[in-house]
Amino acid sequence: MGLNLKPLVTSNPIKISDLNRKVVSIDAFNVIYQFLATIRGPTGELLTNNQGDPTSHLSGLFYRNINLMCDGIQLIYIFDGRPHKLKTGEIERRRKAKQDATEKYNLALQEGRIDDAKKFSQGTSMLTSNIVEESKNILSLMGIPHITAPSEGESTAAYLSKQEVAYSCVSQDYDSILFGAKRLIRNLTVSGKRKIPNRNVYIDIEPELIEYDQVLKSNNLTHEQLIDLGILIGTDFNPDGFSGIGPKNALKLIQKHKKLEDIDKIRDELSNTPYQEIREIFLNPEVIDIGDLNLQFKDLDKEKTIKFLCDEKNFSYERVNNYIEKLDKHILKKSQSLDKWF
DNA sequence: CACGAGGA
DNA sequence: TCCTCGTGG
Repeated sequence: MGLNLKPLVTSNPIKISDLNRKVVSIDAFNVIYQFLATIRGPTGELLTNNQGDPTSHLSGLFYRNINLMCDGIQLIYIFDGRPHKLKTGEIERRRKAKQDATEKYNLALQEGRIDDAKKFSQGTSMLTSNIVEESKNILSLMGIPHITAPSEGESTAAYLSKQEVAYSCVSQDYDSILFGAKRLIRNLTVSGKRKIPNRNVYIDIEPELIEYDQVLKSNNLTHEQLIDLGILIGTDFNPDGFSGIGPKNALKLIQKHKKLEDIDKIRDELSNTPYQEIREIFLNPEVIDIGDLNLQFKDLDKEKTIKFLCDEKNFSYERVNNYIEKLDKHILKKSQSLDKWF
């Protein structure tokens, strides 16, 4: 899994309304995976159109984006580009986990264990190129800008936040903090509903803000030390981390020894870890050139959105139309309240 | 995950 | 108006 910084960060609860008129850069693969994992039918099957093509990602993106836009939040989606070569181990690990989940899912389905089927289905999602292209398409139709990063999406998202093109990153993972993002928002949903992994139970979770400065200050670390700490716990580029070292332990070690090279008890493991290269990935990642950026927040194209979702993907016309009209009303209200100032 | 109908 | 629950595609 991703880097587990949770025990070391202070999370500040925020309200959706705090983000009014702010730009946030969303880790596209992260949210699309969530939608594919959770937006499923009774036996764990993906929602599809009548051709059998998956539509769960489109449902999630359409409804959530409109909700967030109604709250005045400006969205930019960041897609992953080519993964770094050190990520191949992690990619292989995920592929195996997916295969394993798929086998368990099929078996549960075969044996009629519906709850198990639904549970295992969550881990089977494949982000196909079709799903990626369709996701980019619905974003364009909704007037939401998207960027395909040269490498990791998280690093480009972090860069936008560092350069204050965006107020904050949005992701469930903590990697963007290691990439130097000024802020990270987790649990950015409107309904506040989130599934507990492995259980068919939902609890209320509110959005939370994590601040880079606060993470460094509260743990008394520099950026370089935070990266070393991440490497100890395990990043996408060394997913296993170091044996017997979790977040708390890693923090103690870094606070005491300041850097990886000075921790005696990991010397052997360290010699088998490309830690200098991993440091470089986080400190000097390959990112987009801000000058090349063309971020235009446009109006939703009502006709084309309905054509795509309803005609091509068999969404309910009534629901889609209602939602677009809801967005129209919010935009109208906003421009009226703005008029009062002038 | 999120909608929306229906009951409290 | 809030919450639960079945359904969406």
